[in-house]
Amino acid sequence: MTPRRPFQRVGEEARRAALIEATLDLIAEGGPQAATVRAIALRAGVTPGLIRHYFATKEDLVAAAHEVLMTGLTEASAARLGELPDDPLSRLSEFLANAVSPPVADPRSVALWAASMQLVPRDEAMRRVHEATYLGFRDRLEAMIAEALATTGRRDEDTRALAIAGNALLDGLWIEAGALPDHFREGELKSIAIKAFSRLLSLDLPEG
Amino acid sequence: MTPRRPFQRVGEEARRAALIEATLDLIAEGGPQAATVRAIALRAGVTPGLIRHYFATKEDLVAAAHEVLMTGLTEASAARLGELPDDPLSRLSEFLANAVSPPVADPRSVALWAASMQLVPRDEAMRRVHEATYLGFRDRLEAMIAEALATTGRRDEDTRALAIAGNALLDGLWIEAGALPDHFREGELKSIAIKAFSRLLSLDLPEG
DNA sequence: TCAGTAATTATGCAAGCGTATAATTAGCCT
DNA sequence: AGGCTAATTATACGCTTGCATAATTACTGA
Repeated sequence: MTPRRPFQRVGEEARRAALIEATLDLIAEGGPQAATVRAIALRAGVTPGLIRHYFATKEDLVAAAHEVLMTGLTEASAARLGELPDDPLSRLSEFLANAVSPPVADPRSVALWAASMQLVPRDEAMRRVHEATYLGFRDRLEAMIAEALATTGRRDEDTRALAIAGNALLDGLWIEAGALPDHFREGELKSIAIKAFSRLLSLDLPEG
Repeated sequence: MTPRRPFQRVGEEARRAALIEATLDLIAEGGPQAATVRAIALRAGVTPGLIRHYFATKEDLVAAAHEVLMTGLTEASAARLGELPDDPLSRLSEFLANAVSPPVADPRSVALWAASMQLVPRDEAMRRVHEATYLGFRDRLEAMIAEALATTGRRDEDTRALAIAGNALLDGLWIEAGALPDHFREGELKSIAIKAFSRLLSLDLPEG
């Protein structure tokens, strides 16, 4: 008679969070196929059966994890908005630097993003989250671009097109930073992003 | 005694190609988890055991499929290179338009790419293919950029940085074209790409 | 034409998967 | 203090997976 494993009762909220965190960790490290119920339970310090108690199905757990991830990412890039300088040019410049540097741009985030991208075409809920976060980020960028242009009195530019292009530029740099981190010198992507935006907007953005 | 399934011997080359094509189809439709050996064999019109005859492991098959996909993508954007005008500006312009339009930019390709991106950080063979194709594309772009700049005698620019930024821009547009195809008007991305490059390079690229 | 051989099918296995369900126990309420 | 209940563990089932191996058969070439 081996004794039954002792356990602690933790609040529902904390348990769900722990399970979600374990799920994200595993997906980031080993891809979706690494996030088995047994592995998740092990990582979260519980037994597999408990997952069923909080999530009707594993799919539910993964969906919940995806939502936490995405809102976390957008909040992370919004969080520092308050700390940015008031001057629109410096503000934009630091925003760009942020977007292509850790912790925003790191292999874990990119891996998680790639994993979720796969689900976007096939899962309606996922697509809505993707759409919302993509547009949210782009709109914020567009606003900053408009302010930056306004410093030199240019108010008639096609800021939508500039935001789409700028957003794409950041996305591409962000992905490569995560996928091939060793291909770029320290700070190289930061500098490239700022220089590219300077030319894209015909502005002289300051480099940190 | 049910009779054994009749079969035809097909050349090794054709079989491998069929298996790879089936693999890509399945991944594109249902993600990597849909590409089981049994499903692949079924789609390719053979029995599962045959896969082992051509690929030591399923991982090998997936890696081979990834390589076919990526070289196919770069070749698709290079294919029309021969038909492109000689004038470096028009040439670059049409190259850009190609990269963000079908068949290069379409949901299937983007879905496949996203699936493979997941494996890149964890699989040495995948990373090598990704690296090679990424650098191959970027180098081609860098060469075209250099030629375009040379038309106005500008030979001292940092073409490496411009190619990295330009490549990122194209990647980002390509991804969004595939992920959210309904968010952009017909030809909008094409126009955005050309305008953005014009400003990035301080050149006047012609729009088709 | 027919024997040899490599390509292909058929069968089976061990491991891991998600999930269902029953047994236990920690912590709260009175 | 001591029962109630929900949180947690334990066990087991049915499926699917990748892979190994044996049996067959279509083609080749002498």
